[in-house]
Amino acid sequence: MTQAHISSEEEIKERTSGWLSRLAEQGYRITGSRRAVVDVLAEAGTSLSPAEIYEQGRALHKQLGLVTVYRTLEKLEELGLVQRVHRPDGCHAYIPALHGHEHLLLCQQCGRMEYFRGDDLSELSRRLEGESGYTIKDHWLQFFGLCAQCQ
Amino acid sequence: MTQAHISSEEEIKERTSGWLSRLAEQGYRITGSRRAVVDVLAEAGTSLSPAEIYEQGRALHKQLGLVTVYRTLEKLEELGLVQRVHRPDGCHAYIPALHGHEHLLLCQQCGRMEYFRGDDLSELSRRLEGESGYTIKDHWLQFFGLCAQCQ
DNA sequence: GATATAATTGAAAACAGTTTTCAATAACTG
DNA sequence: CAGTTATTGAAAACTGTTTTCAATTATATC
Repeated sequence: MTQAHISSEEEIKERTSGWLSRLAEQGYRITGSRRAVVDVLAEAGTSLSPAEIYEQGRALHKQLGLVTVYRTLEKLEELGLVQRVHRPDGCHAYIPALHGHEHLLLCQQCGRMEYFRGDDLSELSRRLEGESGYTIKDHWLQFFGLCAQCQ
Repeated sequence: MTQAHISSEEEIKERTSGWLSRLAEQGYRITGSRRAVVDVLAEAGTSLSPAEIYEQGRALHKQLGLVTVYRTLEKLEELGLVQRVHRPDGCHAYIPALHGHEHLLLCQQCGRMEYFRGDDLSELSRRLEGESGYTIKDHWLQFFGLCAQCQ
């Protein structure tokens, strides 16, 4: 079933604290700077570049440095909590990671994003493996367009 | 119908001369440097970064400069002859442009690429539009894996 | 063919985004 | 609460890309 999806407040809270616990579990310290990066990205409704995260993060923790944004993103990405988004016009933005078999719908104007499920590419994937000789490990399915506000 | 596809020698020749004619048609001059970039990329079996194109292009035209590689790619991209490839690990490589409704299958090891047709995402696209309120303009479907040689 | 002219070139400089270095700071442990 | 050690931000270094500019060269015209 197709299912577009916007995060609720509770889900965001859970995501934020979940990310912080995962960092702590790994032995990383929870600092004001990391908390700021986590807060900004966990509640983002759009994909954000490091510079945008830096800017928004400074509202929460004014001495935040851009370097720390990069370093925190690196750790969150390693833990699979965050991932980079690729778009036709560039691929320097981050979003909370997709879970399981989710895919992306992105607004080309404002960067707003939504997740959805409901495709089934397994048959196509199997056919392709047969014809090409490749072993397929992964796939991307992304839709681009204009969100309701931007139309 | 799914249809994976490797370019034959003739197709490559046609592609090369096609690209050069398109450049000429647009009033661009056909120079040794442009010819080198076109030759390298038109016959590439893998996606290539500007630096790789530069390196291979110098074998054909030894005074080729990296700057000209960028400038030529820009023009080829404007004309829709070439496009950038996005991959999980980065998006700084170029390939001959997909035509119509083609999609990509990329080897994560060596960068080898193949095109295929045969998906039908129009129904999914329509459902998503209804649920999300987006107007969908475009989509990406890409598969990643290991080619026969790299397995 | 030779010539004029305007696009194109490559090298160097400038630029933007990202990463490294390093001394100062602050989070966790006991 | 004090000690240890990860983490921080600023500055410097780096990488990939773009701009500047004088010299070169493809094309149109004779």
